[in-house]
Amino acid sequence: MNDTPSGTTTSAVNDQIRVRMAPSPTGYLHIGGARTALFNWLFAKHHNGTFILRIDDTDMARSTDESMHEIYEALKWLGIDWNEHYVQSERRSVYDGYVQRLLESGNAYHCYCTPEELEAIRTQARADKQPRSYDGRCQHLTSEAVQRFVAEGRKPTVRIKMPDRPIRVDDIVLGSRNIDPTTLEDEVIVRSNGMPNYNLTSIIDDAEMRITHVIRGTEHLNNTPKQIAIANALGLKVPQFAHIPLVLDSSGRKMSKRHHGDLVAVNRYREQGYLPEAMLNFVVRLGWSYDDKQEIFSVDELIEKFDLARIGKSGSVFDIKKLEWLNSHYINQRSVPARTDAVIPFWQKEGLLNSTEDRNWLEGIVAAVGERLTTLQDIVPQTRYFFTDEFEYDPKAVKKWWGNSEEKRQKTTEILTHISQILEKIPQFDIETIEAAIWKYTDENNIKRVAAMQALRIALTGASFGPSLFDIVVLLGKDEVLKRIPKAIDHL
RNA sequence: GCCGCUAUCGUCUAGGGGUCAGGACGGGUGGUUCUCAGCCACCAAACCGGGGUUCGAAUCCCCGUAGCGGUACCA
Repeated sequence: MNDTPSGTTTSAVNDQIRVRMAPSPTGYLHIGGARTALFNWLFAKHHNGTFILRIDDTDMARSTDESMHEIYEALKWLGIDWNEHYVQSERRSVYDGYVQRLLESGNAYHCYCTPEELEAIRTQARADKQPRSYDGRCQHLTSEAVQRFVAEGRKPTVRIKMPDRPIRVDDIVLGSRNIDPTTLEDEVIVRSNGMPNYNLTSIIDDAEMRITHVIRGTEHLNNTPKQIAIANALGLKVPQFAHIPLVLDSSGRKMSKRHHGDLVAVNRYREQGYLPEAMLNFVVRLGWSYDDKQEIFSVDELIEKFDLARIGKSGSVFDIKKLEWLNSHYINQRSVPARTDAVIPFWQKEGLLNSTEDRNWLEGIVAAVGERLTTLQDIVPQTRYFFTDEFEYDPKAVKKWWGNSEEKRQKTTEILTHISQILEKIPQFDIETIEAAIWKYTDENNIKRVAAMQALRIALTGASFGPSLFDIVVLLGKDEVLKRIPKAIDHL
């Protein structure tokens, strides 16, 4: 930790920092991917470097164009932009050249084993408690054997020959260590269909693209010595590595598409009304911290303060409660007009808006709702009654505030009737006038303010909670209010 | 099985040989109020275990234990 390589601090070669985010387009962008992208992007921005988006789509069977575009879209939504862009499947010829060199130098060889044979080897190795399964047997194939395999129609894979000497892995986050090469097996670097594999293309591209720092999840830790071995065999420059701890679920397991479905999809959070700045702020604090004082960081502050040296070593649990807190913080930080803009699509999606609504009225609703939104989507249940009088009267609220006895219901009817009359005759339908009139009524008649207000609230909104009732009354308008009160009384 | 990584409140974390082990989220209590939310105040809540080193260890070392990751012709 103390001899952390340079690059985490400001130095003269800053403008040469080059990092990349290398997703495989096999699904949506997930939380962990977003964080990897963010860390790389922040690191680049902090050092005035270059952030590269590289699509690692060598697994043609699983990669899709659709996924690729979803990833672009999600990154853009987060505000993460890239300076350069590459797609590995378009770079086949580059890799082919390197494979040739590896084959010619004897650092790689063809393997004719079938999947079934490999499976058997694996099972046996495990039973024998061996550290690795494949034993390099195809290195020593006789030419007759090769001819026989070829005649059988077997298509070989290419395997990298692992070195004999320990491989040193330096990691900015985790520190340095030496890996015993006898625990490493001769990895397949080219599939039998001719398509190169991740461990090969990744390290080649890192070198070709002059990547200085590879910032990625610790699930790649075990790949690192393999990639270094390949780079060494090719004489390629090896970037510095920074393996960041995993994002875990509440039971401590790695968050993955496989096990968590769209719970890990960035897009899901977008659809549910989370703000990109909240997502960014949330995700950056999963593994990174600045000090013991600050939780809220603007993007500019993040760029200024981000430092690989302050990334922790242990995994972090994804806590939706904290995301919610950040989200409401950022929602509340937006002005009412901005919040209104953000919330309109959610009203539209619910079919609550028919485009005849007055902008000022909508902003009035948003202002009345105030700081009650955790997500933008919350606007729907919280404001539905403004757009329609077809809502349920919450049974629990009714029982508590309208009364559970004939006598109490009678009293409620009376109060609502009085209020209706007061509102009908009110000289000015504004908050101050209405408030004064209603307080006058309750206080003079010895009626509890809360009782009158809650009775009215349920009559107008169906619920026992919500924004200030006077705001609601004014926003609803006199006609609507005078319509809803009798309707509520009928229901009593 | 094998290889590797990690270990401070429930969660995110600060700290790092001598601190009342700090903050934040969440939780709880009280106050404000027409409700809810908010806001304010307060409360509970942690150094995985065992050995060393040391006057002193949560902090350094060793050993355990546990958890996690990887173990593919995925990335």
